Amino acid sequence: MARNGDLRRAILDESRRLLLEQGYGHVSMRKVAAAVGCTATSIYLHFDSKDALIHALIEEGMDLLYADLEKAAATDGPAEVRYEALCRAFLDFGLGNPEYYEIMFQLTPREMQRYPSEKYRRARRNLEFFASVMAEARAGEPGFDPLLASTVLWSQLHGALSLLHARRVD
Amino acid sequence: MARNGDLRRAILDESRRLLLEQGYGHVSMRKVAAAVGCTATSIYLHFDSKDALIHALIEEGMDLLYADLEKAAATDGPAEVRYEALCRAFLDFGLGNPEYYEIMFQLTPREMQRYPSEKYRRARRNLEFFASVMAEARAGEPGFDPLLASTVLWSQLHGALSLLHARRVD
DNA sequence: GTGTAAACTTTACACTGTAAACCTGCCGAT
DNA sequence: ATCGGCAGGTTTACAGTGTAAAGTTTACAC
Repeated sequence: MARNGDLRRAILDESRRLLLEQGYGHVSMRKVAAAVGCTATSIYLHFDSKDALIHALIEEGMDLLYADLEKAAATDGPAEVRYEALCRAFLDFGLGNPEYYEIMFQLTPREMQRYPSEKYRRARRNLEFFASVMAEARAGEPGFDPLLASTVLWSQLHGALSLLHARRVD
Repeated sequence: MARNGDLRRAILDESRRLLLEQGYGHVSMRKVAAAVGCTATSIYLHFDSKDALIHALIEEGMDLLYADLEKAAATDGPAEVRYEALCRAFLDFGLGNPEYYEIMFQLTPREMQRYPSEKYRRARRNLEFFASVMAEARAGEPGFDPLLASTVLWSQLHGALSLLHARRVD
């Protein structure tokens, strides 16, 4: 079918639409293909596997999250305030985009090949951004390790989001 | 096939074995049936659906966790020590039984019908146990809400486990 | 014009959960 | 003794999944 332009782009857009509207479980090669006007196997010309397709969506999500975090930290004011805004932004992202959040942080390697390490850059950028703002907010504390601290904080925030999503807590 | 005794029990045992050895994604009705010596559809005589089967496994997991927590808290010593042992036991359970942990706390209602609320008793028992030990350890702090505090703690622990399982952190 | 490479389709395989219909042996009532 | 019904099982079938393999079309280079 003549996809005047980028079929790859169209596949990505449709996959994202399906993901956001119906959730990860409803993103199927055949559904995406039907909506985009090609056959399921054509998708394999542009993505190695379904996992690779999802990985691409994950990267989009990471960028989206990064944009949110940047905006939140851009408000001026004392570092503590910006730091709190950052946390709030992360939580808001998770609550507002549960489907994105799920594929970004929740899918285990058992359900999907491990998010390839060379693509971690985009994911780590978010963590490092956290760390940089924390470092500013809590500078001077002796023996303070920003990357460690932000990992701990991240765990905390993620834990809350994860339990909320899984409806294990209210 | 003459299952001299409880086919239901055999199905559960085999499902658990498959879960623990191969992970959630490999628990299929046909595999369970084959290993147990019946047909896939026979399972439906004992469980309403695959979800119901998994729910039963979740309950087993909750009981297992509860036993671990109880044992950890049974060591005598100051409340703070027992409280720490409790956290460690929870983490150990999560790290040692990732597959159990996954179905117990990670499966979202999108992948599986919501864990039915009448079965929450077993899950909540674990949380309440946490709360009771915490209450002891931090009695006297003004305005201290054990259930809230243990929920927060639980989020923290769960966050770390979840990120470890998903290999998003090291 | 011929060769070649890319994009796409057709077909097929081995799975998945589960609904519907059927069979079979047992138990209690007539 | 025979019938009814029922619990526990099987067979068959349907609609869906990811994806491998082979065939087809299109476009561009020499």
